[in-house]
Amino acid sequence: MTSYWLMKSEPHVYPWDQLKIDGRTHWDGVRNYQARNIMRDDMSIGDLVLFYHSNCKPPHIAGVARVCKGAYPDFTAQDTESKYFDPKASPENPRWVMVDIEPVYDLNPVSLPELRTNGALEGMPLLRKGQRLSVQPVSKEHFSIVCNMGGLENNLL
DNA sequence: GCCAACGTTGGC
DNA sequence: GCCAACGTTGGC
Repeated sequence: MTSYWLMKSEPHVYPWDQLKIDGRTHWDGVRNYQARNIMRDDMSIGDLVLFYHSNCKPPHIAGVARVCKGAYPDFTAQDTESKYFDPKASPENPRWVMVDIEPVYDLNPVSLPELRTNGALEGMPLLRKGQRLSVQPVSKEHFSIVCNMGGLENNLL
């Protein structure tokens, strides 16, 4: 059973184009329990992800990715050189996890204002005021609508 | 750069 | 376990 998600990245940190260059990447640096729990408990290989560019003008959905490896310890938490280092993480208790994702489809960028003006997306967590969760669930219906807005045919999903 | 909305920390 | 202080996110 495929589930659908949205993951945020700041384009100056790790843009969609870099994911395409890399072919796949480990989603390190998540330091929020709610987001961690989603990755750890709810994400499965094959799940599809809207790749969202935050902190840019305008914020937008850039593409569709797929989970290609389930949750495993985020090693950057135990790397003292990493900006994601967490002194409370240890081999016995890694504390944080990551998943691997790979790019699947390019989308024509779908901006946040566009998303907001599409009534069919009412209730989408991303559009809630004050939300800042970097890994969020997306309903299959909303996922499909966003893909269509980005120029992707329904039957590709 | 501002600031609202969170999440985390730590004293009590 | 409460909650004030503080730090972060991220749209605007």
